[in-house]
Amino acid sequence: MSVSVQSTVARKPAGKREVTRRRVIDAAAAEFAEHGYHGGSTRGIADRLGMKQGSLYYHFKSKEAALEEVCRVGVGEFADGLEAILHKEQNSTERLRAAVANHLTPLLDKSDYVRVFLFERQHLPRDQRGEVARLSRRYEALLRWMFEDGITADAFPPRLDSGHAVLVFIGACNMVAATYGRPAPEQLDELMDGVADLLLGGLLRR
Amino acid sequence: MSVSVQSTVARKPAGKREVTRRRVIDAAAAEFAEHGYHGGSTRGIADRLGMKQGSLYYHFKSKEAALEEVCRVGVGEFADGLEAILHKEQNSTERLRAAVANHLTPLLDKSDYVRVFLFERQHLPRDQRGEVARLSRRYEALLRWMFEDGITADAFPPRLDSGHAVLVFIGACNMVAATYGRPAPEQLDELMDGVADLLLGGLLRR
DNA sequence: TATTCTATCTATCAATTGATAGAAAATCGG
DNA sequence: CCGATTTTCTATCAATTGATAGATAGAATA
Repeated sequence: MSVSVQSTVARKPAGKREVTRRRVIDAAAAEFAEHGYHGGSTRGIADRLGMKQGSLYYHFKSKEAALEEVCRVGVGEFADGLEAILHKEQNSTERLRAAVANHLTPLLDKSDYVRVFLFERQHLPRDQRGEVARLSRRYEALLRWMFEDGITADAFPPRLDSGHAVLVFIGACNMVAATYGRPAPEQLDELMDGVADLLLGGLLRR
Repeated sequence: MSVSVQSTVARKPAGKREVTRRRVIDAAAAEFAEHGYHGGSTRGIADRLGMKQGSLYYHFKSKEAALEEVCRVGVGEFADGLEAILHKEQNSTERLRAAVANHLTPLLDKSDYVRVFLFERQHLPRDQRGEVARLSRRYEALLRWMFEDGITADAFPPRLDSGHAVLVFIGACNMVAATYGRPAPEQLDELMDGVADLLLGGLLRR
């Protein structure tokens, strides 16, 4: 996290507006990740910034708008990364390994955002869920396509149900997110390999 | 749900105290499942019962106590059922199938309880999380034992990491819970088979 | 019937919440 | 240094919240 902030500052010393806004959203992500959306308060967010509660409303227009933005960043990681992988990598096995890595990597420096997206997005009002829902549907569609292509390519069995596969894939990855808050990098590598191996090979001895 | 209430009433016409208390906790489970713990209100619970908000406190001493009880019921299903399975069934494959069924079946008639346990237990204060945490640790320990015994029995590969297996198992099952609120029985059967097949056989063609 | 117990209601409380408006301060361009 | 713009602070608001206390009605008991 410190790295990305540092580089942003260094790259554009005058983007002060955007930098502060990012700090505010970071704090909102941390607050919501710790206490949930309804459990977290705007005063809690302000405290994390050494700011006064009322000042926040210069940066976002409502608590809900802040949640929306945190969720959007949280889900944004997934779809774009996966699309790139599907274009670059052609081997089904390697694709899946890369997809697991793509899903788990944000835990390193965007843990709060991802967790808020996973657990708090349901509290977005219908009419504000649009963009977030669109992004997560696209992610699921890309995953489904990956599995179906794997069947076509004869890497996965013809009777594989891609819907179930998507479910198990996302569930397994998210359980890692829920269990390990902000894993150490080596631990994360081991987790990625372990989960990918398990998904690919299954439990039964071959 | 109407069935279980009916039978309870018929079986014990005089257990009025317990029946009402169950109705109250049911309403709390529904409220928390829909809005989350912090998002739900005691007035919301009372409305579901056609009761006045203040009257609830005759049945539980605080909102937190209600959450604790909902979570305890929600997790209670899992461990006991799994222990019975491990005693009865000896074949590792059948054990796993039964374990998946055991995890998913409560979704049919205890959906609210299970979902509250899954998503809201984190909002229990440390000092009240005791019993709930104990039950879920026991469940995880039983699962781990199941996988390790499968390795010993030569059904699962020796290099299988039981910790990862527990993670993937729970994650996959919970994703079903999160995705399908209260599935139709046939749909649930298909989901149980699909998830179990996938966990056992993995993605790769054999 | 008189009395005790059970369950609910009424009314109210202090605390916290998200949000707004206007003053004040800080920053920046010239 | 000045004026303008950007950012933060102060003070306040109405609404909602969980919780409590005492009144009340009905059921059980004696």
